[in-house]
Amino acid sequence: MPSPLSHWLLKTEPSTYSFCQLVRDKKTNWNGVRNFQARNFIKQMKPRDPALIYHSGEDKAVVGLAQVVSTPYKDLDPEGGEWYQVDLIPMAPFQKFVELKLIKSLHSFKDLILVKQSRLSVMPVSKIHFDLLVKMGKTSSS
DNA sequence: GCCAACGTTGGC
DNA sequence: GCCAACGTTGGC
Repeated sequence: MPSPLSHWLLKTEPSTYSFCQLVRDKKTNWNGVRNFQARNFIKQMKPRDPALIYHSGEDKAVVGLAQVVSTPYKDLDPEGGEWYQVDLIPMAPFQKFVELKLIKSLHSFKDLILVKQSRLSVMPVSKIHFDLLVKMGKTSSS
Protein backbone atom coordinates (compact mmCIF):
# COMPACT_ATOMS: atom_id res chain seq x y z
CA MET A 1 0.00 0.00 0.00
CA PRO A 2 1.60 3.25 -1.11
CA SER A 3 1.80 6.04 1.44
CA PRO A 4 -0.95 8.58 0.79
CA LEU A 5 -0.17 11.76 -1.09
CA SER A 6 0.00 14.68 1.29
CA HIS A 7 1.64 17.70 -0.33
CA TRP A 8 -0.10 19.66 -3.09
CA LEU A 9 0.17 22.48 -5.54
CA LEU A 10 -2.94 24.38 -6.58
CA LYS A 11 -2.95 26.62 -9.58
CA THR A 12 -5.09 29.71 -9.91
CA GLU A 13 -5.41 32.62 -12.27
CA PRO A 14 -4.83 35.61 -9.92
CA SER A 15 -7.38 37.77 -11.73
CA THR A 16 -9.95 35.09 -10.94
CA TYR A 17 -8.91 34.22 -7.38
CA SER A 18 -5.58 35.19 -5.84
CA PHE A 19 -3.66 34.17 -2.74
CA CYS A 20 -4.25 37.74 -1.43
CA GLN A 21 -7.95 37.12 -1.71
CA LEU A 22 -7.57 33.88 0.24
CA VAL A 23 -5.75 35.84 2.96
CA ARG A 24 -8.61 38.36 3.06
CA ASP A 25 -11.25 35.62 3.06
CA LYS A 26 -9.38 33.65 5.78
CA LYS A 27 -10.96 30.51 4.33
CA THR A 28 -12.37 29.48 0.99
CA ASN A 29 -13.83 26.48 -0.76
CA TRP A 30 -11.54 25.55 -3.65
CA ASN A 31 -14.18 24.75 -6.22
CA GLY A 32 -14.71 24.80 -9.96
CA VAL A 33 -12.14 22.16 -10.89
CA ARG A 34 -13.52 20.40 -13.96
CA ASN A 35 -10.74 18.07 -15.02
CA PHE A 36 -10.75 14.39 -14.15
CA GLN A 37 -7.09 14.10 -13.25
CA ALA A 38 -7.29 17.16 -11.00
CA ARG A 39 -10.53 15.90 -9.50
CA ASN A 40 -8.93 12.58 -8.64
CA PHE A 41 -6.17 14.39 -6.75
CA ILE A 42 -8.68 16.54 -4.86
CA LYS A 43 -10.43 13.36 -3.74
CA GLN A 44 -7.17 12.21 -2.13
CA MET A 45 -6.73 15.36 -0.03
CA LYS A 46 -6.97 15.21 3.75
CA PRO A 47 -7.38 17.84 6.46
CA ARG A 48 -3.97 19.31 7.47
CA ASP A 49 -2.35 18.59 4.09
CA PRO A 50 -0.20 21.57 3.08
CA ALA A 51 -0.68 23.14 -0.35
CA LEU A 52 1.35 25.60 -2.38
CA ILE A 53 -0.56 28.23 -4.31
CA TYR A 54 0.66 29.02 -7.83
CA HIS A 55 -0.44 32.02 -9.87
CA SER A 56 -0.65 31.45 -13.61
CA GLY A 57 -0.90 34.30 -16.11
CA GLU A 58 0.64 37.55 -14.86
CA ASP A 59 2.78 36.09 -12.08
CA LYS A 60 3.74 32.57 -13.16
CA ALA A 61 5.09 31.91 -9.68
CA VAL A 62 4.45 30.04 -6.47
CA VAL A 63 3.18 32.79 -4.18
CA GLY A 64 2.10 31.28 -0.91
CA LEU A 65 1.40 28.43 1.43
CA ALA A 66 -2.03 27.19 2.43
CA GLN A 67 -3.58 24.24 4.22
CA VAL A 68 -6.42 21.88 3.44
CA VAL A 69 -8.92 22.00 6.30
CA SER A 70 -11.74 19.74 5.14
CA THR A 71 -12.24 16.38 3.63
CA PRO A 72 -13.24 16.49 -0.05
CA TYR A 73 -16.92 17.16 -0.56
CA LYS A 74 -19.24 17.51 -3.55
CA ASP A 75 -18.97 20.53 -5.82
CA LEU A 76 -22.39 20.54 -7.47
CA ASP A 77 -22.52 21.47 -11.13
CA PRO A 78 -25.77 22.17 -13.01
CA GLU A 79 -24.14 20.53 -16.03
CA GLY A 80 -23.81 17.33 -14.01
CA GLY A 81 -20.84 15.15 -13.19
CA GLU A 82 -19.23 14.14 -9.90
CA TRP A 83 -16.94 16.98 -8.91
CA TYR A 84 -15.22 17.72 -5.62
CA GLN A 85 -13.86 20.64 -3.62
CA VAL A 86 -12.01 21.14 -0.35
CA ASP A 87 -11.82 24.02 2.11
CA LEU A 88 -8.54 25.90 2.31
CA ILE A 89 -7.01 28.42 4.72
CA PRO A 90 -3.95 30.60 4.05
CA MET A 91 -0.82 29.80 6.09
CA ALA A 92 1.87 32.22 4.90
CA PRO A 93 2.55 34.35 1.85
CA PHE A 94 5.89 33.83 0.15
CA GLN A 95 8.19 36.77 0.85
CA LYS A 96 9.88 35.89 -2.39
CA PHE A 97 7.77 34.60 -5.27
CA VAL A 98 9.28 31.45 -6.75
CA GLU A 99 8.99 32.03 -10.48
CA LEU A 100 8.33 29.27 -12.97
CA LYS A 101 11.31 30.52 -14.93
CA LEU A 102 13.57 29.82 -11.97
CA ILE A 103 11.96 26.45 -11.22
CA LYS A 104 12.44 25.38 -14.84
CA SER A 105 16.08 26.40 -14.74
CA LEU A 106 16.86 24.08 -11.83
CA HIS A 107 17.63 20.48 -12.64
CA SER A 108 16.28 19.31 -9.29
CA PHE A 109 12.76 20.24 -10.40
CA LYS A 110 12.81 18.37 -13.68
CA ASP A 111 10.21 15.88 -12.43
CA LEU A 112 7.84 18.46 -10.97
CA ILE A 113 4.41 18.01 -12.57
CA LEU A 114 4.07 21.79 -12.85
CA VAL A 115 6.96 21.73 -15.30
CA LYS A 116 5.96 18.62 -17.21
CA GLN A 117 2.20 19.08 -17.43
CA SER A 118 1.54 22.78 -17.62
CA ARG A 119 -2.23 22.55 -17.94
CA LEU A 120 -2.96 20.52 -14.82
CA SER A 121 -4.39 22.72 -12.05
CA VAL A 122 -4.22 20.38 -9.05
CA MET A 123 -1.18 18.17 -8.50
CA PRO A 124 0.78 16.34 -5.82
CA VAL A 125 4.30 17.55 -4.99
CA SER A 126 6.98 15.41 -3.37
CA LYS A 127 7.95 16.42 0.17
CA ILE A 128 11.46 17.19 -1.04
CA HIS A 129 10.23 19.54 -3.74
CA PHE A 130 7.65 21.03 -1.42
CA ASP A 131 10.14 21.83 1.34
CA LEU A 132 12.56 23.26 -1.19
CA LEU A 133 9.92 25.56 -2.67
CA VAL A 134 8.87 26.75 0.78
CA LYS A 135 12.50 27.46 1.63
CA MET A 136 12.97 29.36 -1.63
CA GLY A 137 9.83 31.37 -0.89
CA LYS A 138 11.19 32.34 2.54
CA THR A 139 7.88 32.15 4.34
CA SER A 140 7.93 33.16 7.98
CA SER A 141 6.66 29.72 8.95
CA SER A 142 9.58 27.86 7.38
C1' DG B 1 -13.51 2.71 -31.42
C1' DC B 2 -11.00 5.96 -34.34
C1' DC B 3 -9.89 10.39 -35.62
C1' DA B 4 -10.61 15.13 -37.32
C1' DA B 5 -12.21 19.39 -35.75
C1' DC B 6 -12.67 22.41 -32.28
C1' DG B 7 -12.18 24.61 -27.61
C1' DT B 8 -9.35 25.83 -23.53
C1' DT B 9 -5.35 26.62 -20.76
C1' DG B 10 -1.31 28.70 -20.08
C1' DG B 11 3.52 29.62 -21.39
C1' DC B 12 6.25 32.24 -24.55
C1' DG C 1 -0.91 37.16 -30.65
C1' DC C 2 0.74 32.64 -31.33
C1' DC C 3 1.17 27.99 -30.44
C1' DA C 4 1.79 23.52 -27.85
C1' DA C 5 -0.53 20.42 -25.09
C1' DC C 6 -4.51 18.53 -23.80
C1' DG C 7 -9.45 17.58 -23.46
C1' DT C 8 -13.99 17.10 -25.69
C1' DT C 9 -17.24 16.32 -29.32
C1' DG C 10 -19.26 14.28 -33.18
C1' DG C 11 -19.19 11.86 -37.65
C1' DC C 12 -18.21 7.60 -39.50
